[in-house]
Amino acid sequence: MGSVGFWLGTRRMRQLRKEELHELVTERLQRLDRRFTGGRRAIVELLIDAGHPVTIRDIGEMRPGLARSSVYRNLVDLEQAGVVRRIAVDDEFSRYELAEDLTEHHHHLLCVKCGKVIDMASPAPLERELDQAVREVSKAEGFLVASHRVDVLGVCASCRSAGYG
Amino acid sequence: MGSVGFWLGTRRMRQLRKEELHELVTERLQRLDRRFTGGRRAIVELLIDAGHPVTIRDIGEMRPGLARSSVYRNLVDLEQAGVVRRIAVDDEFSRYELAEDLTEHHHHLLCVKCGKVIDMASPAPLERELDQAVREVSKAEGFLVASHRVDVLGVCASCRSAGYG
DNA sequence: CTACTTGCAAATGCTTTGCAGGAGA
DNA sequence: TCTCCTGCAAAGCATTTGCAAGTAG
Repeated sequence: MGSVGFWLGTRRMRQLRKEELHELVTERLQRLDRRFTGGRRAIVELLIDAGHPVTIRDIGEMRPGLARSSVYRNLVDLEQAGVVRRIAVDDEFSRYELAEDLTEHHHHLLCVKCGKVIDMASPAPLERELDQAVREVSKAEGFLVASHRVDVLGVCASCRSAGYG
Repeated sequence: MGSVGFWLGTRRMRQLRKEELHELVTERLQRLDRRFTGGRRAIVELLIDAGHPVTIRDIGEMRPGLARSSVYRNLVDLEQAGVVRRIAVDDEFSRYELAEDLTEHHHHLLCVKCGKVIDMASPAPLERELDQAVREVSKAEGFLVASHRVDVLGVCASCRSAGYG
């Protein structure tokens, strides 16, 4: 709801009803001879509900029924199927979120104190600049560009009020 | 050397002679009651010479004399002293580079096939957009912005000629 | 029925730590 | 000489894998 082009916090789901999403996920998994089982469904639902990147630990706590090893294996499969995306935050554990084409292109605010990750939309002017810059690079370097990401590092509101920064 | 604002590959050192750099590093370590020992010197020199982010493995191979554990410990100290910076690349190991205030503000091209990281300067218009966007965010969220980073994901020239995408 | 899945436990591999001897100032 | 540093080996810990039983289609 940023006034000038940004919106923050829980990301809105692209106009996909849950049934459509499930159909889509099922299809993507089937391409790899994988099934949309209960465990995988639980993970996808959790990611939808969370609306922001979550850690394996988060998943374990919110879905105690699932074995850790299955969560790991499922995330690998879901990532290969293009359903989820793994993101790296410095010195933290891996975090996962739904793939961008199931939600919307966005970037992240990273709290360097507590590790929280907040979603953030990207203003069109910024994206235009990025695309142009990226185009130049691909030409100059022979680098085939697939995507980009922007992370803003800082201290989140709750850590600030807790005495930091 | 990019023709339109980007330059690629080995980053140029800010106008700091090696002596100055050593002085600076020594001073920053001293603030933490740490010494600029041979092992730490070796790591810093290696990072200067590399001119791009390196992994712990790289360091181990290029400086076989240093014990792994010392490399880890030294990198922690050097990072705390603000001499090096740790960067996260998806599913890869940690990589380290010299802190930006010892070099120049820049971003990264990440090869998703081989994990290579290529330094890339950022055009002024892009930085302006980023700064503006970032300013909005900080206001809207109560998020205290410290810095930002941009990663471009894709396939590097050598992986492309090796048969990928 | 035939593959894919799961849970459990063991293994893997990067990273961290304890400790005793070595080195910087 | 008082700390900090280093190497070695052992410990930690997130992640991966082997295997036998469960389950989707």
